[in-house]
Amino acid sequence: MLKIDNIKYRFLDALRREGFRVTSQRISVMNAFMEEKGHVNAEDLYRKLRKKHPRVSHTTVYRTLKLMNKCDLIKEVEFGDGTMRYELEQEHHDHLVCTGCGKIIEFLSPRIELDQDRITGEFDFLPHHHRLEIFGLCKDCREAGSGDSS
Amino acid sequence: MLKIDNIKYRFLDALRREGFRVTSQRISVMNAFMEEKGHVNAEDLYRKLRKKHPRVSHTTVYRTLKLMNKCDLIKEVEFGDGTMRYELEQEHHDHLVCTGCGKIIEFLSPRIELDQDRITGEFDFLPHHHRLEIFGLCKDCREAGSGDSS
DNA sequence: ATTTAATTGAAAATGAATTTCAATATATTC
DNA sequence: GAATATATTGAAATTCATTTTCAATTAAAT
Repeated sequence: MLKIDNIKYRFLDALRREGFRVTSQRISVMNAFMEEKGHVNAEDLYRKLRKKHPRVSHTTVYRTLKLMNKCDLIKEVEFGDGTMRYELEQEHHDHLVCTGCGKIIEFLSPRIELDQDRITGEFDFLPHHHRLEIFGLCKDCREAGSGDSS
Repeated sequence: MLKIDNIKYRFLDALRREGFRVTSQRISVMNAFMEEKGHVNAEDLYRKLRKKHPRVSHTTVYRTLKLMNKCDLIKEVEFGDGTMRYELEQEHHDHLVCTGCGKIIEFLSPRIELDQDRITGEFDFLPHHHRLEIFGLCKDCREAGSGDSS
């Protein structure tokens, strides 16, 4: 709960600091987002949110996620399914994406991070950020025999 | 030229083998694609193609790129600009993406590839494919003083 | 309480990509 | 080489995620 309250505080604070208004819709979207495991997209979040708060519109969910992103609370990620997903802005990590069940596993490899520095140096390239996604089948999906039917 | 002719041969061959028809439009799209450096999207390719071959439609460019992809001649990649880009199917590599000028540099790090195997093993995850993109500024853009104006 | 300016929701607009369908063109058969 | 069957095409319509528009609403400053 401490973490959630911290996020909530940071959001309210950022809103006020930047001259944005604190509205019930923004609070609702933020709360709904915090109840998710992460990697949600706007449409899914809207569908869940509307059950409890039917007065928050589609548009506002999109707008609030963008705003939370601008406030550096959440980060945009996309795994090639054509939707923008959002996850908590936290320490950097990469993803294993299960193409069977959609499960996302976060990982971090210091060795890979270091080697990226070596490579960008080699090309005289100044890195800003990166993304690494490994697509495949998680243990559960393999055991369930769910192959990728391409 | 050998490489291009080889691709052309492989495409025609794949078409016939699968019962698809060899049409002038498909040839035009393929030739136009081969004239690009790679990492083109359908819309850009269509715009360039229509100058020489105004009879090839928008729709057909999209369809032919999908078809070439199905024939394992080209690969779909996307760098987060909302469009699907295509590159020659060749040995696996990752990308440096310059956010200044859009330049794409291909690289391969055996060390990173190996470490990915270690990681997927750790999570009991069966990898199918992966993508690694490092975004930043290339040498030219840094020298031109083109910062990222976010 | 009044004012003013940001925010909202509904609907329209956008942009990339796909689908529909009648017209056309390619292979195949005779 | 013509006739036939059917794959392909182009134009327009459709989809889907997302953004924009704009009048009505509401938060915050006065």
